[in-house]
Amino acid sequence: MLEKRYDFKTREKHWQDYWHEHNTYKFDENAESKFTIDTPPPTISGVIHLGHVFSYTQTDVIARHQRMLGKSVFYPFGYDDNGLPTERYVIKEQKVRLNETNRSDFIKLCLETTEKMKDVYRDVFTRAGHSSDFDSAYSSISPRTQAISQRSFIELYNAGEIERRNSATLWCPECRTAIAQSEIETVEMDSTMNYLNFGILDSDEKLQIATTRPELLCACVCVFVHPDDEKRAHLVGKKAITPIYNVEVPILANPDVDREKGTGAVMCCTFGDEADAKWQKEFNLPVLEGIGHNGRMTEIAGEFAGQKVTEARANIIEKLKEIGVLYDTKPITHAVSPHERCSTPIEIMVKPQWFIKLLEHKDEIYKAGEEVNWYPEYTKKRFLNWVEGLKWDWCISRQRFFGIPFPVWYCKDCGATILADIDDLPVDPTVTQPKHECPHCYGKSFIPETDVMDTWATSSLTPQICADTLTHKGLDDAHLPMDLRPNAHDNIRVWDFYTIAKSLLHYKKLPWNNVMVSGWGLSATGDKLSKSKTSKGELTPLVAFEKYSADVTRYWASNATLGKDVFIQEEEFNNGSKLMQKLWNASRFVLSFLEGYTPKKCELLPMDQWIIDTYRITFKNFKKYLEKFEMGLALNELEKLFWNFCDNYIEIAKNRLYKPEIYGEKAKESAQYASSMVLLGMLKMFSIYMPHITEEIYQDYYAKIEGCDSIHLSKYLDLGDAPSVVFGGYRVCDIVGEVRKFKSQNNMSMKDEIAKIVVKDDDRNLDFIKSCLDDIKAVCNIKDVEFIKSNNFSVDIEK
RNA sequence: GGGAGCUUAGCUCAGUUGGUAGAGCAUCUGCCUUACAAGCAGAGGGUCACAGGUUCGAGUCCUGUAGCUCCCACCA
Repeated sequence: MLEKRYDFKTREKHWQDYWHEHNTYKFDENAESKFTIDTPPPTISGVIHLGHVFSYTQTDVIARHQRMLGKSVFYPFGYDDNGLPTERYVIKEQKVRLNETNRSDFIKLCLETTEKMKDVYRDVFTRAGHSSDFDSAYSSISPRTQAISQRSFIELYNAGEIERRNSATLWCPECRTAIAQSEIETVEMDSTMNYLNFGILDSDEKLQIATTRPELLCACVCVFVHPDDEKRAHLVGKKAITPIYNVEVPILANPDVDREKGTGAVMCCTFGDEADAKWQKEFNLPVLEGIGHNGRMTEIAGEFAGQKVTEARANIIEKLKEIGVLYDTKPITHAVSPHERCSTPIEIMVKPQWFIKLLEHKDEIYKAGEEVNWYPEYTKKRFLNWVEGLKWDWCISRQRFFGIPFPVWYCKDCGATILADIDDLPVDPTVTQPKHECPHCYGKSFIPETDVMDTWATSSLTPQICADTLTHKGLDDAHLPMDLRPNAHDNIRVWDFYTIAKSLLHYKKLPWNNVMVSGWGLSATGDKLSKSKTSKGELTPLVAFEKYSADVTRYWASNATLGKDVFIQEEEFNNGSKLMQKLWNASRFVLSFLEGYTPKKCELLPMDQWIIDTYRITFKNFKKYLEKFEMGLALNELEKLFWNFCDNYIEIAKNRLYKPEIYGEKAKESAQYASSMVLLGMLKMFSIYMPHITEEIYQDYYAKIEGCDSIHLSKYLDLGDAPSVVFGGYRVCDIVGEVRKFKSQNNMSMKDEIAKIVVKDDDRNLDFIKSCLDDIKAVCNIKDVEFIKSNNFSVDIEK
């Protein structure tokens, strides 16, 4: 017998422990039917907020759904504790100054910090009732992961897909490292367009140049004009003289120049932007480093040396004004590209970096993106759009400490690149030396590569890292393609993109067949939830679990439309609380009539057949939506059935359940069968959203009946096809509705008696209605019912 | 400038192949009815952003316009 009230505060914990002890969610590799999920390892360097719970719950619902379909679900878990996000977190939290610590101490501190964070994350997801395998969770910095990642590097290097180049790279002056295209954002910023006069060698003419980056004058290597620019044609081949620095630079013709922009003449600096980098290569221009790796002006900036870029810009504008070179300046807004981690505008720098060749594989990646099933479908275009706009190869080297090292040394004598042996992985080249002498010059001294790899170089291997927890084969294509990659929309162009790229480079296979894209949980004001701090009044996961329960939190999370952001509004949680309470009460009521009863098929009364028919339809729609990962729409379908079950069916059936002496034992049995089966079926469907309360109810009665340890090890209830009496049943509900309306409008109590109703309808419906006469009379407390044949349905009521 | 999404009741949002507009919250009315008064039964409330088009019929398909959001490009 279920208690009067369901105490989620103790029962949720109870069932979480129960599932853990019973290995309820254990994956069986030898199962006939499997479903594999490439779970996103959360970046654990920061606060875990409801946004995490939002999207991870959606994945858990899918995992549970697949289990209820009878599949064994591979639902691994991992922690992304590797790389720059962790470094930044540790520096901030532990107040570390990088120049006051050494590499190994710092790495140790990073490891210690992330170890604590793992427990926090695991606790929240466990308490959210997630069914992933936390016990064999991987870490993206663990030796095992390092070995897989390094092996990927070596294999792609040997395949000619990776090379080290000394070329222009996106550079973050704040983090002092190279970064990749996917790590930059675009932000509108206020700036000024500055119009300067350049001198012309051996001439009094002036050449007008517009620039937003006057601080780069010191790195100006040439001036371009358009080849068809008649006004300036005579200048091509001459020398321009830069203001302040008085350096002679060539004036060249370049068809890339847009004559409508600025003054129509461009100064090319190395490097102000990507166009400069392109032109430097095309015209084989010298490279002048005006900005250092630390984001400060270099010696060639003369009096501005040592200043930060923004300072130098302001100062040089003043100076240009002073000397009369700046003849105009206009405020503008333009897009700049800041680094997503620190919001510092990126620069372009030249330094040897490691690149994975992506540009030459653009077509393959595009095709793969087309082959993957994206849910919702429009997210495919977002992926393809990103691939189309790809402009840089993937720079995977980072000038940082806490990351996976490159398994690489350079021969001191001949400079040859020496790779570690695969059997020795993982290696840290700063700690160990190559086993053999240099194969080229037989040198015995080596310089280690001190850069570490981009975190995405590792995260893009999650299908392999996950599979390895089962196969222990390391980098391998076992389980490829997996069934599902779930992630939020911000990761389409990052994690999804890199994973597809790597999978193609290694195996020419898709990493997974389906991608499910969730939205974000946003604060009530519509802001992105911060990972660095919890803002005032923000509902945190633990508070939500305490106040509303995990099941209600899950209900909120899964009641969303795929791919769409939602605001975190506590009112939405109230709806979940009400549903949970209703589910409890309805179950308590139904189960109270099932003591000593074992469900067995029997001849069903029409309204009992009706509720089973509506169940069948709902179940079908429910599965159809979940096939497309639309768990929110599936939930809506289920809720409609549930409320119909409560408002109409139970009200009708209760009389027969209470009073077999009036309506007969058979009428009771029929109601027992239908109510027990439909409730069971609904509990199973609800179980993927609200695993705790459904387990509690299931264990009270159904576990014994089905001989099953947990509702989560059972399968959905299939009550067959061919619904027959759906319409008639709803017509009976209409009649009941009319009577309720009548009582309501006449200020009557629902139990008050009605003397007589007259039902008009066609023959077919009247036949069905007549067959439910006892139910109708009982639920409405009507003494007499009269039937009149008519083409139009109506109900007349007499007090 | 390119791509995508959104615009439906006061609020938050559903509306699968085109067929008389839906839910929750809020508002109003009634009801202690043997699961549930943080409940139940009802009611009111929408020219489905706008303008065209296809169709017997369009919230749903097509074209265009406007506003909001996201991604990308634009840094001369």
